[in-house]
Amino acid sequence: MDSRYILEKSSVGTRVGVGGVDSCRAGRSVLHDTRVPTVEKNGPMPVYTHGPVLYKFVVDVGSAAEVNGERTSSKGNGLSPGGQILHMEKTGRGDQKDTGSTGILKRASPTHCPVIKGQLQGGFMHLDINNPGKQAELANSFRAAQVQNVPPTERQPLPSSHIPVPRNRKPSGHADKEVMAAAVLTSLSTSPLVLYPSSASTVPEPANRAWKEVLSASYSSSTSGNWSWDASDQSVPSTPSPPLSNDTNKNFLLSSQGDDVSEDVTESTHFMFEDPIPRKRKNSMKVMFKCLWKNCEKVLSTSSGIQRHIRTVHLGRNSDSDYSDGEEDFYYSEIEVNMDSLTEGLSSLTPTSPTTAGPPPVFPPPLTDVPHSEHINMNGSQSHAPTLLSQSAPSTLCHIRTDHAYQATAPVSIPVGPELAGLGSGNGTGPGTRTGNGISVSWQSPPVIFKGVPGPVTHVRTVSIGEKRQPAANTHTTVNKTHALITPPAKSIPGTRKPRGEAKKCRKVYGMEKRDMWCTACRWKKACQRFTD
DNA sequence: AATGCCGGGAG
DNA sequence: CTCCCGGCATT
Repeated sequence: MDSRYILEKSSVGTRVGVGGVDSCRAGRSVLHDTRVPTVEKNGPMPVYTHGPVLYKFVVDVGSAAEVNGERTSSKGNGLSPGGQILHMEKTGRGDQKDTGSTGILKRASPTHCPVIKGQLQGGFMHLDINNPGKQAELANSFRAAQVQNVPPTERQPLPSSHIPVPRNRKPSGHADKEVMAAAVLTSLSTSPLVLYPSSASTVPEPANRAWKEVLSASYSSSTSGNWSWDASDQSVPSTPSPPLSNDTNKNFLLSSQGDDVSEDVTESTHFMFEDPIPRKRKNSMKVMFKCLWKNCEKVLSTSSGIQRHIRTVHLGRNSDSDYSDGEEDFYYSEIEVNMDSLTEGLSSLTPTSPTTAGPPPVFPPPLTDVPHSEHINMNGSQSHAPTLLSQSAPSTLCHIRTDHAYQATAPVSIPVGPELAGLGSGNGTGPGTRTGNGISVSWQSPPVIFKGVPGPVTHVRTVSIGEKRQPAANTHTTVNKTHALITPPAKSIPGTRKPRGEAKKCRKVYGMEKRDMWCTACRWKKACQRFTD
C-alpha cells in the first residue's frame, strides 16, 4: 500500500531503483529513465524499498531540516503515520517548485528524468551503484546537488569518472546512512588520488596513471573507469607478488601448468587468504582479460598476466622487469566468463584444486586490503577495471567455500601428509571435543583420514564421528589403515569387533551416578571420546 | 554381571 | 543432527 503510494508520488524514485537492479544484470544499460512506466509495473517491492530512501534523501538534501529530524527514524512505513509522510511530500513538492530540491533535480538529470521530483536524488544513489555507464553523469549531477547542500568544506571541484557506492545498499537506510553515503560520494568524487593510495596499497603507481585508466575506460565499453574501485578491490601488482607467505600454497599448487593458469591459481589463493570472511558476491562470472592488440586474441585470467603479455609480446619490453608504466592498460579489455565452466576446466587440470583454491584449511591470516575492497567495491560483476589492480574476478573464484577447498584438498594430500592429519587431530583430539565440534571436514572425510593418518588421531576422529570404529589398539591402527584400503568390507562384517579398549571409560571413571559427567559418546552408548585407548 | 559401543530409531 | 537405547561382544 504505502509503497504504491510512494510510487505514485515518486515515479522517478521507483524507476531508479528498478533500473539499478536491472543494471546489475544488464551491466550497462544507459537509459533507465525512459522506462519509468515499466518499472512501475514491476511491482511494489522495488518501489517500496526505494521509495523511502528517496524520500529521505530529499529531506536531507531538501530544505526541511525539521522534517529531517522526525523522518530519520520512520522508515518503510513512514507513510502510514500519515502526518509525517504527507508532510514530507508536501515539503518536497513545495521545495521543488521553488527551492533547493527542485533546482537540484533539474540540474541533476534533466536529460535522464523527464519526471521531476525530489525523490530523484535517492534514485541517483542507486543508479550510481549499479550502473557504471551512467555513473559519471549521475555522479556529476549528484555532486552538483551536493554542492548546494554540503558545507563548503566538503565541496571540491574534482570530477571523477564515477562514484563508487556499495551496491545493494539497503534502501531503507536511515538518514545517517544516507548522509554517510553522500559524504562518501563527495569525498570520493573529490579526490580519487587520495583514495588511491590507501585502497591500492599494493601498487604504488604514478598518479597520472589514474588518468590513463580513465582514458582506457573510455575506449572499452566494458570499463567504466573504475580505477579507484578496482584498485581497492584486491590487487596484484604487475608483478605477481603473493602477500601470502604460505608455503602451503606452493604445496597445494602443483604448479605444472601454464603460466597463466598457475598464476591465476596463485592469485585466487591469495585472495582467499586475504579474505577470511565469506563474501556474498558469489557470481559465477569471472573476469578475463583479453588482449586487444590487433590480431592478438590472447585471453588471460589476470590483468597482470595480460599486462605482462602485452608488455613482452607487443611492447617488446623485458618480461622479467616488473616495470610497468601502465601502458599495457590500453591494450586489453576485460571480458566476463562463466565461472562454472572455467572452474571445471581448472579442476580438470588440477585435481588438487578443483575449486581453484587448493590451499589448505589453514586459516587465513586476515589481510589488509580486504576491508577496503569490501567497502568500496560494488560488486564482482561490476568491477571492470582496466587496471592490473582488478583481480577481483579471480578472487571470486576463490570464494568458493573454504570448507570445500579443504575437502577437496584433503584427499590429495592425505597420502602424503601427516601434517594434515595433525591438523585434523587438532579438531577432534580434545577430550572436550565432541560431536559438537564444528570442523565438518574432519568428520566428513574420515575415509581420507584412515588412509593417511597415524593412529591416535584417526582414532579420535573415528570415534567422535560415531563411525564404525575399530577397537584395534594403537599399534594396529596403522596397519588397519593400510588394510582399510584393501579390505574395507571387513568393517561391515558383523563378527569383527575390535577388542575393547583398556582405558577406563567414562562409565567406569565416573560411575553411573555421575552420568552427566560422561562424555556424550558414552552417554549415548557410543565409543568413548574422552578416554581413547 | 559389568562394560563398551555398534546399529538403529525417534524427534 | 542429537539423543537414546536394544543388544551383542568383551572383560
